Formats: sequence, structure tokens, C-alpha cells
Amino acid sequence: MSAAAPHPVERLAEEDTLSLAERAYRRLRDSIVQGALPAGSRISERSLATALGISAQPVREALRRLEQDGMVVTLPRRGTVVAEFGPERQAEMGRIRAALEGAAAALAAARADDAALAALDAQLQAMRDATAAGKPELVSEANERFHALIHKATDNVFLIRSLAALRAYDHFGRVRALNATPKELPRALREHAAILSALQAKDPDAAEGRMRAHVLRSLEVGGLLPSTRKRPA
Amino acid sequence: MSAAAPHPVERLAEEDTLSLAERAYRRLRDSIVQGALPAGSRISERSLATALGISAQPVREALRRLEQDGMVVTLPRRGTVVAEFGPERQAEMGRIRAALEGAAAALAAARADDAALAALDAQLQAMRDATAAGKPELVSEANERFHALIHKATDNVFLIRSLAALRAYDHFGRVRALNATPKELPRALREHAAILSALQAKDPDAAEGRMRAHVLRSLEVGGLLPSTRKRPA
DNA sequence: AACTGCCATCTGCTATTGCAGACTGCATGA
DNA sequence: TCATGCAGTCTGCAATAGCAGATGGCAGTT
Repeated sequence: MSAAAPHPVERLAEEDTLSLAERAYRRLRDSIVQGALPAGSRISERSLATALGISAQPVREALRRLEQDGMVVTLPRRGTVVAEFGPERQAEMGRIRAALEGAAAALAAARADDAALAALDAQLQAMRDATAAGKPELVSEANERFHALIHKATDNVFLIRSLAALRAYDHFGRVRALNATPKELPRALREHAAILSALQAKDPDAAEGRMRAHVLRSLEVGGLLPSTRKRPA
Repeated sequence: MSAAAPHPVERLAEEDTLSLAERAYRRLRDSIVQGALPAGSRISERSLATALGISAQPVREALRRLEQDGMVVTLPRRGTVVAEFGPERQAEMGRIRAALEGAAAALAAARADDAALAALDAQLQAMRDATAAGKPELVSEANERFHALIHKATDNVFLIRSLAALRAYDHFGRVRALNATPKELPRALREHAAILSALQAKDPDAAEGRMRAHVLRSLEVGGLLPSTRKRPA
């Protein structure tokens, strides 16, 4: 397998001319996670289509994707409503994300080539600089890019799409985690460095364990993940 | 609830009540995993719609779901082709499934009520009987039902849908795993019992670890998961 | 013969229309 | 007062038609 061969899936990530369905999906998703559409809100394909100035089909397609993501629930011939996801649901999604991020790290360790590792190292350096400068938002950006690079390195469509869906859930919680305490920034940095070293060593199990622990701990700092992880006998 | 009509999650509705899109999705998915549509096959919305005797919209919706599952790749204005998933891809999906099954077990441990635990125990007993009778097919059925019950117990839509998609990938490999060696049946039975005991004890970490190990080992027996995974004693 | 530009035809994408099931509110009857 | 039938309306679902982009073959030129 040549590294020069471009994968067709990578293209749709940054297509300047997105389809209407894709735009509707992102817009709805953001509206839901930001609270503009609270749980229980009824969403009609037609009314939403007219509100967005498009046809009903793209809206329907967006709602289908949101249903797969667990953000809305559709009752046939009844309607579509926004699903409720309180703190405990977000904690669940966080746990799921930890598991999937771990799997992604394991696959990336077995598959990442030198170019991918170099890109990861660059992002790690950017994160180091932002940490030294004490700019949490830049750290957060570099942090997300770091994770996204690992996802991409797996070259697994299912994993990439699933993690993209999960990312929408706890996006704000993740930012909050980094802003929670100043000590958090260097800690996340150290963990990222440890993960990258595992990837460079092509050690799937180490990469998975470290990534998993990293995500779980950041969830704890973010206030999610109640007492499921800590079980002092 | 009575055991007279125990529907597995996926088989609860009969052909007539399902939407055309759902039917097209399952039919295409099965055709792909069974090899009737080999990797690289070009799929046209229109021609497939006429072949199935339905309109193009349900077909399109089915293709979108398959794309989310990673089974087809769509290039805008170009066409839709069946993605390639050889042994190494199946091994990847197996690893991902192990991670998600583990997460499901953890959530189920924290959430399952007595009724769900009783249903699991019933399935375990059915599996025990089938094992004693030496009927791999019945064991496989009970096995899948056991896992499906755990998924359902999580009450997490995203997890349920993701695992349902993953199940399609290695369905045949999983059956093969149980038929591989007679010793495999009681082993899977013991592991299931251990998982259930962790669920009953409301121990998420134990449940996750045991479930994860169970899935990984069954993948090894099934011939997937090459040499990337080394089992420490 | 080799290159180039055009056009028929394919593709996925979107819009429009109509359908059947399910809810709502009012009129009717006891 | 309470129950009940019945439109009118809303819902998601499906079919049809037409759009723009991409492809491949063919004619024309060099």
C-alpha cells in the first residue's frame, strides 16, 4: 500500500461546496448541542426545510444521520423529537468515546507511517508552544487536531465517522476540561507525548491504554463521568 | 415479559411493516457481506432502484447508511462503489467491536435492572443447554441474543446502532469461531457466565475487561486478528 | 496517427408532489 | 357533563421530475 495514493474518503472532509444535506446536518447538530433545540423539541421535516430555505429531502437526510448519532428519535408517522442527553448520557458517550479513541490509537500504532507520525509530532509541538504561552484555546485547537490526526491515521471510515459523531457530544465539556485548572494543560501535554511515543514504537496495546486513560481522565476533569471509574474498595 | 415472543432487536418487525429504505439497507448489506457484491462494484441509485422495484430515494437512504458503516464509498457526482474489506479490515472492525462491546458491558453493569439481568440469565441457561446438547447453531443463537440483550440494557441508541453495524461485518467469522473447535463452546459459555456475574455485581470495570477479552479471544479463534495481538498469560 | 473540443449519457443531488397513518378539536349525542 | 365520531391537519414516507457535474466516445483539426 503506497502512502502517495489518496483515499477518496478524505476529500469530503473539506469540500468547499458541501451538499445541502451535510450543511443541514451540521447546523442541526450544533443547534442541538448548544441547547438552541432543547430535548423534546419537535422537528418537522417540512417546516424545518422552509425555515432553512431548502427542500425536505436534505433535511430528512440530516435527520436520519442525527438519528444514527442518537441525537433525535423518529417515530414513524408521528414526528421527530430531539433526544434528551443530560449529564449521565454525556458521561456514557464519554465512556464510549474513550473506548473508541483507544481502538483508534491501537489501529494508528499499527498503521501510521512516517508522514503521519511527523504531523502528529508537529501538532504536539504546537500544543507545547500554546501551553507555554498559556493560551487554553490554542491548546484546545492543537488538542483536537492531534486526536483528529490519529483518527485519520487509522484509515478506517467507520471509526472516523463514529468519533466525529461522538466529538459533537462533549465538545464543550472537553474545552471546559482544559480550562478547569491550569495544571490540566501540561498534564494533557504529557499524556499526548506518551501516546505519540507509543505510536512511534508501534505498540498498539500501549497506545490504546494510554489514549483510553487520557480520555477518561479528561472526562473526569470536565465534570463528567461520575464515580464509575474510581472504585476504592 | 413472556418468552413466547422474544424478538431480537433486529428481527422484531416483519418485512411488510419495514420501510423500503430499511429493507433496501439490509438487503444491500447482506449482499455485500456475503460477497454477492464484491469490492469495487459500482452501484447506481437508479438502476438499483429499478432492480428492487422501488424509487430512488429509499435506495439513496440505504446507501447513505452503508456509507456511514464504511461498506460503500460515494464520490459526489461520480458514483458509489462497494468498499474493500479484506481480512485486515475485518480484523480492524473486530478490534473496534471489542472496544465497543466492552463499553456496552460497562454501561450495562451500571444500568441493568433485575429484569434485564434475569433475561440475561435465561439466555445464559439456554446457551448452557445448547452447549450440553452439542448444537453449535443454538449456541450461536443464544450467544448473539446474550450480546444483544447487553446492548439493549445500555439503553444507548448510538451504541446499539454502532454495534448492529459492526455485527454485520464479522457475522460469519463469529459463527466460524464457535464451530472451529468443540472446546470453544464451553469456553465461550464460561466467559459469558463471568461477564454476567460482573453485571450482577454492578462492576463496570470488570464487565468491560471480561467482555473485551471475550470478544478479542473469539476473534482469534475465528481466524481474524492476526499477529497484532499477543495474549499475555 | 495523435491531439483536442464537443456532446450524449451517465452519475448523485435536490425540488415538487402526493400518499397513508396519526393527532386535534369541534360537533353531536346520550 | 361526559363520551364519541368525524373531518381537517400534521406527520414521515415514497415517487417523479429535473438539475449540475463528470465521463467517454466521436468528429474535427493538426
